[in-house]
Formats: sequence, structure tokens, C-alpha cells
Amino acid sequence: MKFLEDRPIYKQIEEHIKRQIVTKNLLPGEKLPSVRQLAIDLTVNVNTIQRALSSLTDEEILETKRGLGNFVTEDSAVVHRLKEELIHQELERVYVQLKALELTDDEIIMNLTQFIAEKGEEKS
Amino acid sequence: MKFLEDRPIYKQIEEHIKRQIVTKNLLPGEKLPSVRQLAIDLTVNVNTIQRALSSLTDEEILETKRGLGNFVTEDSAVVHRLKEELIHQELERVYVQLKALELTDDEIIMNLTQFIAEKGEEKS
Amino acid sequence: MKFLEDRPIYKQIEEHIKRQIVTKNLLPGEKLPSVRQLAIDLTVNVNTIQRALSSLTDEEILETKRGLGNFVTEDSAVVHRLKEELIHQELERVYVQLKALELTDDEIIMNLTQFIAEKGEEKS
Amino acid sequence: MKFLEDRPIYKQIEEHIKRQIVTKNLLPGEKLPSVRQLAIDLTVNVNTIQRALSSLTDEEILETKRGLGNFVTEDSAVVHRLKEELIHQELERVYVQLKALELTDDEIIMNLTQFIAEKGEEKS
DNA sequence: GTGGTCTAGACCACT
DNA sequence: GTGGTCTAGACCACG
Repeated sequence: MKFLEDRPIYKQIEEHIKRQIVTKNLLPGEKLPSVRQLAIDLTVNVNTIQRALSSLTDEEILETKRGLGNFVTEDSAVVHRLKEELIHQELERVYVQLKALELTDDEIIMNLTQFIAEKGEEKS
Repeated sequence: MKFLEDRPIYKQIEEHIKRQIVTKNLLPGEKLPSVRQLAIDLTVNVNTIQRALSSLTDEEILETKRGLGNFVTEDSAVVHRLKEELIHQELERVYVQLKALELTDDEIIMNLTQFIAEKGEEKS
Repeated sequence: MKFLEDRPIYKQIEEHIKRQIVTKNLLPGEKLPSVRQLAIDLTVNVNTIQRALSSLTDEEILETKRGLGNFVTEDSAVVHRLKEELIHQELERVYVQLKALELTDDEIIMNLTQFIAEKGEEKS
Repeated sequence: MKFLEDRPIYKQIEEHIKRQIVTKNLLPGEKLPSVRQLAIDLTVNVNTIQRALSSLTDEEILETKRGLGNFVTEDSAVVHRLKEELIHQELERVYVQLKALELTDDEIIMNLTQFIAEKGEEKS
């Protein structure tokens, strides 16, 4: 049995950068901080950063320009694709978790709808 | 910025046990493994187990009988309470995450509904 | 048979702080001494203090602000709740003790009433 | 500030024996276990036992017969006196504690009366 | 500086 | 054997 939520750090970094792109904290064409700077900011090893960036490059989310740095792709479709991907990932997670609690599909939708309704009331 | 998803171990253990009760892997009245055994199984210190169990005891989810062990409460209402609690926790999580991706309340519900619909098709 | 009245130290600390709040030696919003200072004052280990404070935090009697300290909750209803709790605890104790001396309910009330009457005479 | 409820052990032993007499676990004229036996039973030093017994002898609650042992006095009035003493002690304690919580005399009586009334309901 | 978490190890009480 | 308490000391996160 494993408890420690130890998703590999490089995956966490990947997701983190994806989120920054979706939420427009990183814009298409924008230059990322240098690998060394990211390593310092996130207090992880340079190799860990490299692994995350190379994976993002494979997915054509980043483009590497030798001697210049890493840049967010200009391809605007990517943002849309990323958003879909992250949403799907969250939905998958909650779905699995609630299924494990033995909720039916209908109950899941019902619970979420009610949850959001209550959230709305709180604000008013 | 924090990357490591390091919810304290004792809280992870608490939730794990709660899940086991809700999913009936642990039945009302059932004896838990000894604290020392759990410490070995989960490769954490005995005190960390104690902290989790003591918290569950305060919540009246477990009863401890000195010299005998820890037991799941017989109070069946607790199972229902726990289920509500865990569901709410998952909904809160997904809600926050999707809000961070700048979805509106309606979009969240829509996306989930569609997600589940697609899941249903897969099986058929 | 047990002789030493050794309620766990952390529970004694919990009750001590509760009393200080009820008797307004600690006011709502007031900052407690640091855990390390309390440990020195009460000549116990830091962890023992932590355990007491963490329990009080769970009961929403204290609020902790990381890096700042522990504070008595602003929620004034808590003081009332605490007072009720401490009174009940004392009544329970005396009731059990006098029952052990084989007094009836009526005798207990009668004795207390007379005791207080005599107290009053002393002053006059 | 002191926390540890460290009433001297010999006082605790004194009270313990007094309670046993009042509750008739020790009858007038009955022989107590030997000092050495009591020391073993209560896991305390023989001198501690001696101190407690000698104090009880001074109060004419016990009689020492050299070479035979310690005996509960035959004086039946003693039982009554002891009971009064123990009751008074408990009342004094609860009175002081509730006064510290800033209850008036009337409130103390009222709270106790209600407390006992609720106790009665529980049983029915 | 603050509090929070975790470990290692000791000792106690109960059955 | 069981769980409960306490200590000492380490390391982390927050401000």
C-alpha cells in the first residue's frame, strides 16, 4: 500500500506549466525563464526541469530555440487543447473517486449540481 | 511555490481509513490491525499512526479498547456522515481546480455531464 | 489500583487554557505565548504543548496563524460553550464522587445547599 | 505555574482508606493488610504506607496493636464523621471550582439541581 | 522568529 | 500482546 502522494516532480512541473499557459500567465510566443533559473525557483535539479520541458516540447507545447531558450508555441489551438486536457484530467479524477464511494452516474451529477447551487447561495 | 503534494501523512492515513469504512472494507465493529502493525505496513512511525487514530477516535469514528485494539464504531450513522464528508471533499477539490481553469459554474456541470455520457457510451 | 492522579499533561494544559478563556485571563483574539515559550513556562516538551494546542484548534477554540502564533478565537459564542462544558465537567465529578459515598440525589442537593448556606454565614 | 496534580501519595492513600471505610469495604474492627503487603499492592514505599497509617491512627480512625497489625476503629461514630468529612471535601472542591468560573451561589445550586434532573431522565 | 510534522525510543497501563 | 503518553531532536514552511 502506498500513501505518499509522490507523483514525480517532473510531471508536477509539466502540469504546472500547462496551467500557466491555459490561464494565460504564459502567453503564446512568450519565453520561459532559463532552465537554470527555473531550477532555482522551484528548488529542483536542472535535470528534472529538462525532463519536464523536453516532454512539453514533444507535445509541441513548447519550442526550443538553441541558444535562445524555450518558448510557448504560437499555435493558438494548443491553448484550447491544453484546457480540454486539464479539464478532462480533473473530471476523470473526481469521477473515479466518487465511483469508489459507490455513487451512480446520476448521483454524481446531482451532487455536483447541488454543491454548486449551495456555493452560489453562500455568496449572496 | 510548492510542488510536492505533501498533505501530512497522518491526514492521508485518516482519509484512507475513512474511505475503507465508507467502502465497507472495514465494517462497523471490526478490529483494525495494531498500531505497530499498521506502522510496519505503511512504513511510518508508530506515533504517526497514533496521531491518525487518535484523531479518528476524537471524531468517534473509532473506539479504542486498551490492551485490545482499535475498533470501527458500531454507530451506523457514522458511515453515512463519512460518505457525505468525503463526497463534499472531492466536489470541493474539482470545483476549485476547474474554477482555476476559468470555467463558469454552468460549464463545469456541462462538462461533467458530457464526460459521464461519454463514459456510458464506452461501455455500451 | 491507581493512585497518581495522572491525567495526561496535554489534557491538563487544554483545560488550563480553557479556564483562562472562560475567566477572561485570555481574551478573544489574544495571542498566546509561543509554543516554545509555553514549553519552558510549563516545563514540558514542545510536542506536548503542540498536542494540546492542536486539540484546541480542532475544537475551534484557537486559531493558528503560521509564522505568527496561536490566537484565541474571536467567536464569542465559544466562551459560552466552554463555560457550559467546564461546569458540566465539575458537576459530573462531584456527582460521581458523592454517589460513591452512597448519597441519594436528594441528599446531594441538600448537602450542597446547606454547605453554601454555611459559607454565606461565615462572611456575614 | 504547576500543572501536575501531584497531591502527595500518602494523602491519596489516606483518602483511599477513608473511602473504603465509609463505603464499608473496610468494616469496624477489621484488620488491614500488613504494611508490607499494602506497600506491594500499591507499589509504593513502606515508609509511605507508614506515614498514611500513622496519620489515620492520630485521627483515631485506625488502632495499632503491636505485633498484630492495624485495625479499623470499633467506634461507630467514626464512620459517620468520616463520611461528613469526605462529603465536605468534595463540596468544597466543586464550590471553589465553580466560583472560579464566576457562578453565583444560586447558579451553583441551580446548575446542580438541573444536572441531577437530567441524570434522572437518562435512566428512564 | 513562528507553528507543523515526523522519527526514534522510552515508559506506562491494561488484558 | 495491546494502546497511550512523553521526550528529544530534526527538518520544513511561513513571515
